[in-house]
Amino acid sequence: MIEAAPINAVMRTLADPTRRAVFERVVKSEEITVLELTRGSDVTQGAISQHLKSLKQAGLVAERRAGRNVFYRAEPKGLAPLVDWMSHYGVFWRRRFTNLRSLLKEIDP
Amino acid sequence: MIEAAPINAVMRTLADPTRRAVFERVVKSEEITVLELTRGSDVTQGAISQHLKSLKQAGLVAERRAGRNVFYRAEPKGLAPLVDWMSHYGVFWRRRFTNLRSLLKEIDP
DNA sequence: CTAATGCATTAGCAGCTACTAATGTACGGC
DNA sequence: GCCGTACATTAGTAGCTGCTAATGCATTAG
Repeated sequence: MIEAAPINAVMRTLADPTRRAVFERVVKSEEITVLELTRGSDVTQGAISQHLKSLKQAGLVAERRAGRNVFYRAEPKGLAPLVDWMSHYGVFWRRRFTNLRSLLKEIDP
Repeated sequence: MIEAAPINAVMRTLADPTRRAVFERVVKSEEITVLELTRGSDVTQGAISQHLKSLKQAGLVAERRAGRNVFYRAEPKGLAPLVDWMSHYGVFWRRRFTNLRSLLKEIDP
């Protein structure tokens, strides 16, 4: 049985469209500040900070403080629970190979 | 840009733990009725039907009516939006290969 | 036929959630 | 020192959501 807690957090965090959009922008940028994220979004800076807090608690982003600025970056391991879940319940993927992770280990050992 | 509608539906549908548990049971069973799903769950049969409706609308399950019984099965293509999304925003995956789908086509052309 | 089963649907509601606006906090420029 | 900036946090709220209980609707059993 797969551990429920991380996949719960990741799924729940990425379910909200605007929060997922924040995550996508963090991913596409190597590092990005809250101000930059706020510009180009239709919600308040406070809302952005709240979403970043959720993303951080879910292990999807990490922060680096530099003076007044806080730079956010994507946490590579954050989506691992999602990959694990898909390797178990991915149906149509599971029929092609039993475990997606083992395949990736072959590619990148 | 990735199409937002399907990934929104899939993410939102799988975000709820009990609904995701229903989906997982459907996946593990080749076909399963609502009554079987209700047994082994801590919610009402009505709630199960509501979750199945959501899953169906998200393209994650399909139904087959047989008399009074309705058998549900997993829809293989249902998780495709999730795979597409991960191939775009999967960070750590994207660094290993630009597109997960193209890799899979090589494995299963 | 009537009764029972399997499932879908509805109304109503408690609980959550994403938002704004305001405030707090800490740092940098002057 | 002071003010402005960057971000976090809070209180309050409107809207959504997942649940139960009840009911509706077919279908089968008797």
